[in-house]
Amino acid sequence: MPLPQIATDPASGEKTRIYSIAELAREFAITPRTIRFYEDEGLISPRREGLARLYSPGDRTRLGWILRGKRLGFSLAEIKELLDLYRVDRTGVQQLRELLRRCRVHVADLERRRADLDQHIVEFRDVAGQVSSELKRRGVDPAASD
Amino acid sequence: MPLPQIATDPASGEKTRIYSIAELAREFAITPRTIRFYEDEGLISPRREGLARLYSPGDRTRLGWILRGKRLGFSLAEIKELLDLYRVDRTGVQQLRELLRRCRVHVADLERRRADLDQHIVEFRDVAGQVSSELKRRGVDPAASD
DNA sequence: TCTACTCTCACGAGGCGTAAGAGTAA
DNA sequence: GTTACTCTTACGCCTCGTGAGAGTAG
Repeated sequence: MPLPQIATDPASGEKTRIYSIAELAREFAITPRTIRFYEDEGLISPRREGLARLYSPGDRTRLGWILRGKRLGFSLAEIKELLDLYRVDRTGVQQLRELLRRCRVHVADLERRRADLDQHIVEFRDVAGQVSSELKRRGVDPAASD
Repeated sequence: MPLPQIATDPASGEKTRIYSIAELAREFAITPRTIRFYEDEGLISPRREGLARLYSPGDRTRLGWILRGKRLGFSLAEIKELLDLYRVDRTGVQQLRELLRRCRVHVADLERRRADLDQHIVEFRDVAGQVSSELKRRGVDPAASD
């Protein structure tokens, strides 16, 4: 074990689970290189102990969030912007309004995507349905996995 | 008008709406270069008249489909594969089974994406809701567009 | 020494942008 | 002859990574 998996937070003094880069890479099925790349791009910034990166549960969640964003087709730059929405300054009314505006824009975008996606699903279910009927018509069981 | 917008199909003899590359580019808000690029990649293959590309309504639909695939985050190679599912050989039982299998795999993938997307939407609606409440608490109308 | 990490180049594929240079139809 | 298209060829750029090689901490 190159790293202890439990560490004491220097700030709060509480015990916290920590993760090594290799551990997160395994869990999310990506390479450590990729995680470092995201760090270079400013998407995640783990604590350091010397050179070693120490990831908190929050970092782990954040990484999962990044990967989900990727699956949804967002660029790393977009993902960075979206993540920043969570920790932008919320003290002033102007900031709050701007944040609200950006959230609404994003939600509208997501809903458009969902409409696209639903349409897409309908079409492929339809193809599958047609093929399935055709197989039945020919006396073949479409449920057969092979 | 550089191209007639109605032409007679040499095969069926029926009149068909045809589109120039610039026309489609405008409609879909992309560049002609992009459309040619898709052609190079084998995603679309318009009729030719000499060198000029003539797009049929079917080509237009296909292009829209490609762009929707892109919005959903599929690579051009994936989109090509998916488009091919529509016109793959359906004569043999083996082909039908393979087609059905691929459709099911794809639909499962799409449903996973939709779960991701729904989760994403919930989160951003939540942020928007919190910000909205905070604005109300401060006596500001969150519905205000500015 | 071995392992697991670190770093910095550098290269590669995907997806176009863009400019060059030339042709054509109204 | 100018405008508004069209075409091909080809280099370039940004994104998102993947190696390679070399150094370092335990």
